[in-house]
Amino acid sequence: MNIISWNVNSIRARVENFIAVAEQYNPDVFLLQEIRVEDHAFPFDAFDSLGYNIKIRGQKSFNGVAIFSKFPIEEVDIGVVPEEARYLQAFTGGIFVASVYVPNGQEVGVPQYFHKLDFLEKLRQRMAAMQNEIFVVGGDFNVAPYPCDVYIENYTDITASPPERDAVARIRMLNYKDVLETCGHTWWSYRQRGFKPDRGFRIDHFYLSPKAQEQFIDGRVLIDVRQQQRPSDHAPIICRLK
DNA sequence: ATGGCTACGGAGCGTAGA
Repeated sequence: MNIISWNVNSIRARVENFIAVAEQYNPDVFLLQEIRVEDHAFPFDAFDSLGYNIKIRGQKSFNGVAIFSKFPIEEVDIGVVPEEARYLQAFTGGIFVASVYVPNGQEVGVPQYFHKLDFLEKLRQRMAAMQNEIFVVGGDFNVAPYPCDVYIENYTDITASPPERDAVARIRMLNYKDVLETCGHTWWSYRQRGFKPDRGFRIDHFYLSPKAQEQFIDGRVLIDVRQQQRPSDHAPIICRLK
């Protein structure tokens, strides 16, 4: 079972990029974030030839999450904060998966920042309720948990502030494992005059419940995808399970 | 450099991203 999580930054702008990744890596499951489209305008037809079942939770302009799976997608749940399209959970291929897009929070101290912390706490509660299942949570957490996850020395601003890091530490304390620790950055700003591998953040994560950890083989960042034509600012991350 | 770039909505340029 191979799972890719990817913040595509608009699925309509990334159709060609997505198909290229699907054909190269052929994962069983995709967890997508920032599809940035309402359900009625999702380009389902573009993906017909890839053979995925697709469930989406869209929203106008911003946010939006999706699950693609070669297995039936059951028990779909938009949980956590249902008024925003930032969470989609389902049972597929014998395991539970969730695609998560945590709010970015804009800057430390503003209302959006406290909303982000509140979202992370609600997410933690959901993950606590699910912790005895085989559960793989993948997504854009918009938090860089450790100093090595940010290219700027001693950076503790948005994504790396102590309350944000504490919020993901509480998720780890449930015995979920952040399986791509030390695997390198996953996001690089567009505003860098081109992609620079050393100027990124590791903000896209896979968290595995204890039973999912028993099936874990390996994972990595698909860094080459960040060098596509017209790329997303995030690279996909891949997780292989037995 | 309080910016740098990209996408959306909607037809300007404001907003969001992190």
